[in-house]
Amino acid sequence: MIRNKTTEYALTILGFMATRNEDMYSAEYLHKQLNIPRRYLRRLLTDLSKHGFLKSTSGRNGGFVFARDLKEINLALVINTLEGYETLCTCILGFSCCIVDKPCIMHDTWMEARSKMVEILSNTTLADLKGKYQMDLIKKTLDGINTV
Amino acid sequence: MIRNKTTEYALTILGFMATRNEDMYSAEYLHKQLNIPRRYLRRLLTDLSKHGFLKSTSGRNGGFVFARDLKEINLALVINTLEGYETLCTCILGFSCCIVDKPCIMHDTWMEARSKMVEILSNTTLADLKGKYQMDLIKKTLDGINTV
DNA sequence: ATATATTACTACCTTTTTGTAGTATTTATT
DNA sequence: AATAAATACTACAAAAAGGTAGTAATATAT
Repeated sequence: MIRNKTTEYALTILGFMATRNEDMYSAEYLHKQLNIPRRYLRRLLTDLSKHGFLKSTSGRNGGFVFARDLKEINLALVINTLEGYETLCTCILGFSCCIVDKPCIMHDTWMEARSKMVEILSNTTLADLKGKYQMDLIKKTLDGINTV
Repeated sequence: MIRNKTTEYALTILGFMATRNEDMYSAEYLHKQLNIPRRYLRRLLTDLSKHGFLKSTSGRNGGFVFARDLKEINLALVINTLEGYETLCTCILGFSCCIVDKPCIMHDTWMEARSKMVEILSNTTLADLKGKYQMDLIKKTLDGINTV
């Protein structure tokens, strides 16, 4: 479950983009904002485009925008796409043979924790993040008004 | 959270040992039972001894036994010991600056899933696994009696 | 004593992941 | 047309993780 830095990067990028309101995000801009290594970030952005999360436009003033509605991208999907389907549903003891029919001793216990996690990740879309972020902004602004 | 195969191996080994009743477990025996690469397994067993989970005896008839009571070893401890303390409590977006005071947009949501997981892992000791395993055995035996 | 079965140590090799470099391509601006 | 600011592609380099090999040390059995 999020074994890779790459997946973390992807969530960072998509989360960031989802919560701002730019028309277009260039790799250079994202690099400066997020501190992800320039070249690696570019490759990852291309990957995210190939996977259908983003849409790229080349040339001057080019960059990346979302290819789909934010509501359609949930966090579990991002993780699954980048790490392969299994990462979110592996046996905690690492037994490849641990399945419902033939569970390992940890199966039920671990399943409970895992399900909770997967549920939350599947139910959180980028649109939700955007909503949350904007609420936070409003709250901060109101606090500012009250205290000043 | 369980980023490494090594951690998986460790849980497999300790879980296996906890649920059987041998006096002593040699690396060779564990290798045959668990299919973990021979040489790597040995190194890991030595590591687990250094970390105070196991106690080793050299020489003929040597091997490994638990160094502490099974009740004192919970799964979160194993994971923390092998992967470093942070693995179980990292920000899902990978922000090192994401803390309670300055949470990322996913902080609360992710915290909820993570806490559930950590709770379960911390509350499950090797002794619990042993108990579960023996219950399973008894159940299977009874089933056998009933069906035969 | 010697042989055997075990762990311990150290160094190395392989694979995967992360990160970099160079060059080509695309497109808006001037 | 030239320039500049972008992405795309391919290959390579570095670091981390996973795995192997050789040899030394230890203790039991014969």
